[in-house]
Amino acid sequence: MARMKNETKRLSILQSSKMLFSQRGFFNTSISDIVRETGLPVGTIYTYFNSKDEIVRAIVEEGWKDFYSRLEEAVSAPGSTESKLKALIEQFIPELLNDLDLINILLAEAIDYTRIEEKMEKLTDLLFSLLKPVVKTQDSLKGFSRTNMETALIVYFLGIMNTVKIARSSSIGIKVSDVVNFLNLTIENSLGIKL
Amino acid sequence: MARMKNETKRLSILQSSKMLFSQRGFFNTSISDIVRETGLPVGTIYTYFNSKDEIVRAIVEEGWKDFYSRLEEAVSAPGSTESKLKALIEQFIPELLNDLDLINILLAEAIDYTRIEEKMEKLTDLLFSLLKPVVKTQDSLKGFSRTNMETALIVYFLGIMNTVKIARSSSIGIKVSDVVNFLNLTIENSLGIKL
Amino acid sequence: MARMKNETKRLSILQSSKMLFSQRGFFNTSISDIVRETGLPVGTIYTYFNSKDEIVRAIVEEGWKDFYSRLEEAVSAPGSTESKLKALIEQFIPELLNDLDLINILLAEAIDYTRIEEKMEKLTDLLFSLLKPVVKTQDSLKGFSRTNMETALIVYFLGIMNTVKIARSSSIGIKVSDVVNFLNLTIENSLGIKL
Amino acid sequence: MARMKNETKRLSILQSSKMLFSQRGFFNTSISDIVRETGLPVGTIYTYFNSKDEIVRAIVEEGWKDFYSRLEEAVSAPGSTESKLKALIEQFIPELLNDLDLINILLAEAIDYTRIEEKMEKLTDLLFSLLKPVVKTQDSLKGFSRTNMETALIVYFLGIMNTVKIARSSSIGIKVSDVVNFLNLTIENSLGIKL
DNA sequence: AATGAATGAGTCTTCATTCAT
DNA sequence: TATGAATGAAGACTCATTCAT
Repeated sequence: MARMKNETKRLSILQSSKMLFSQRGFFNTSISDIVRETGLPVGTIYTYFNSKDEIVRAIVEEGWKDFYSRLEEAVSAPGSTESKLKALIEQFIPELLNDLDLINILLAEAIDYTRIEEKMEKLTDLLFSLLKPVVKTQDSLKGFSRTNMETALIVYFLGIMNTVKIARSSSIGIKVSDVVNFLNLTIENSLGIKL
Repeated sequence: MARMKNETKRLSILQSSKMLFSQRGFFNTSISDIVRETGLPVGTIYTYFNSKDEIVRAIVEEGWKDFYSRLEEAVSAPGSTESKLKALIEQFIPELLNDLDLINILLAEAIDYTRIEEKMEKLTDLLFSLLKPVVKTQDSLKGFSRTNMETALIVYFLGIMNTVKIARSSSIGIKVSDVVNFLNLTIENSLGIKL
Repeated sequence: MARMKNETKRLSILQSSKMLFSQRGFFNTSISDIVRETGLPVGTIYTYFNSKDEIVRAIVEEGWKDFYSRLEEAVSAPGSTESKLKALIEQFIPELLNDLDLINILLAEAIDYTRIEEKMEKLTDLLFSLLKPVVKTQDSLKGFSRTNMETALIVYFLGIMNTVKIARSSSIGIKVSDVVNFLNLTIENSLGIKL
Repeated sequence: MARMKNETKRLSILQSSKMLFSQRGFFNTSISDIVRETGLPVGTIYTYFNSKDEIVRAIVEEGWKDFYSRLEEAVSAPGSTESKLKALIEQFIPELLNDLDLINILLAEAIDYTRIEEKMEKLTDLLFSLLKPVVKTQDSLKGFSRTNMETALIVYFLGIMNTVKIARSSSIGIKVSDVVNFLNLTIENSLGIKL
């Protein structure tokens, strides 16, 4: 079988599983659900992944890497902090928040497999490095220690992800744009900048 | 005549299950784990609860009610908004955040059983009614619509709960007090009050 | 508790169980179904009957005895064979066939508890004694041995009971009256008498 | 590639289950009884059948189809009514009546799974079509309406099956040959033919 | 005597993974 | 390499009966 074909199957498994895990949850999705959804034979699933766990892990790691590495690149690239924050708010965050399936999986049950703490830790470091210069010059953040900043970043990140997650299945009329909006205002207010 | 249902047993089941669900997750906890932990026979578990689901639901509903109803009472009681906010920050939030088992379950997998959206919705309404008067008089919140406010409340609440949740199993050195601190500063800054 | 009251409870258990066993079957009816239906506490069920088995047995034995003993009396009473056959066809059989619940239980699953063979055996003997005189004088029954007669009686009896039983849940438009009619014609033809 | 489903195993399950269901009844036979009897692992039972119900259904449907389709063919084939009746009495009926396990299951408890009404209905139609020509020319059947005929057919069929069923566990000395004999005489007498 | 909570062996079924083909 | 039948421990839950009160 050609390499191409294999990659297609692998992605098919990943894509179907992502949808299933997101909608029904990891534990309520059986391998045979994935078999049914992909149309692939069980054995084939196991030639691409060694276990069910490995499938979630791949979904999460690859999904997150996709988001994170581009963000990292953007942050490291030359340019003003403000333009980078603008990109964060207007491009990266909305993109992440619209990948509801990824968020669902990231925040859900099989937390053992998602290693979300690690991800938050790295993300916090990255954003902190971006914000540090601005924070120093900001009166309203005088009382903010490094720990405060880190806490804030994690709270905001987990908060917005969790908000769009629960917004889906509720009558709360909150949309991704509302969340982005809120974030925008918050950053402008607290950092005293205009994005 | 005949033995009476024993509240102690019911609470024992609830308590053991809460610990197990929190530590291993709902789906990784079997009824026989609960049997082992409580020392009660299977049949007895089922004379107090009709299903495994019902056990989580009871944990969540009773735990949340315990928190929410006291908060509601405090908010409805006579007193200044500031003193109420102070109580929220210094008493209710810490108390909730320290009930890590409840938070773990509330935010976890079996989201179908926890109805967290409903809870957030009611909580948001309650806090909004508390903040409305202050918000109006606050310059820095001029741009904030009702939707912004609601979004903010949900983001903060889910954010802080999720933060303490992941803090447990990570090297992130964030403690409940850090989270409370952050919240304190945030409220003081954005509402322009001193708690 | 007065004797009267006790008997009422016993009958209530018998009656509810008969309906349940007939409709859902013995194995698909639980003691707690009977508890629900009667409104009596479990313990009470067990003060009247030692086991679930004993309840079916009582239903069957008492129901059958009620039918059989009156039939026996009618057969033993003075009178012509023809008038007795007439009573059998017009009174006893219809009465039995209309007790659909009894028939359902009698012919169903828990056959170990119903001892239907014994009942058929006794019934056959009784009817044979009634028919013997007529049979002898009947040309068309020349070829009929005693075994033939007994076989016939059992086939007819089980056949008519089973027919009304299945007629209930089918589109076959057979009614009790059709069955009685058939029996009437059959007897008239084969015994050469007019009922 | 990969092992192929093994018809032998499927038949083994069917055969063991048939024996067990017949002897102990459907509800008194557990899947682990079938496991024990077949020597197959539980999981394997479930790769061939989706549920215990499906096993009975397969036994009944396949057993009945085997009987019915051959009977239907014989009836449809060219030939005299008399020769067909002869075949019915001498070949088909004895064959059916000797399959005591099938009869036991067919008439027993799990009537929901056996759909015996449907089977009787189709069988009646088939035999009625066979008998119609004869019936018309028969004086002794003058009084017989179509409903009478149908009733008769069902009563006889259910009667003979039930008779051999109960004969097994009783001291009634009735054998299959007696039942066939009775049927023979009955048909000869009522239809005025010699088989 | 009356009650209904207590019991635990037993029920059917599932499912991730393996391995013969 | 690709396949899908095979596996069996483990899952949630039931229920007739008992016995403490």
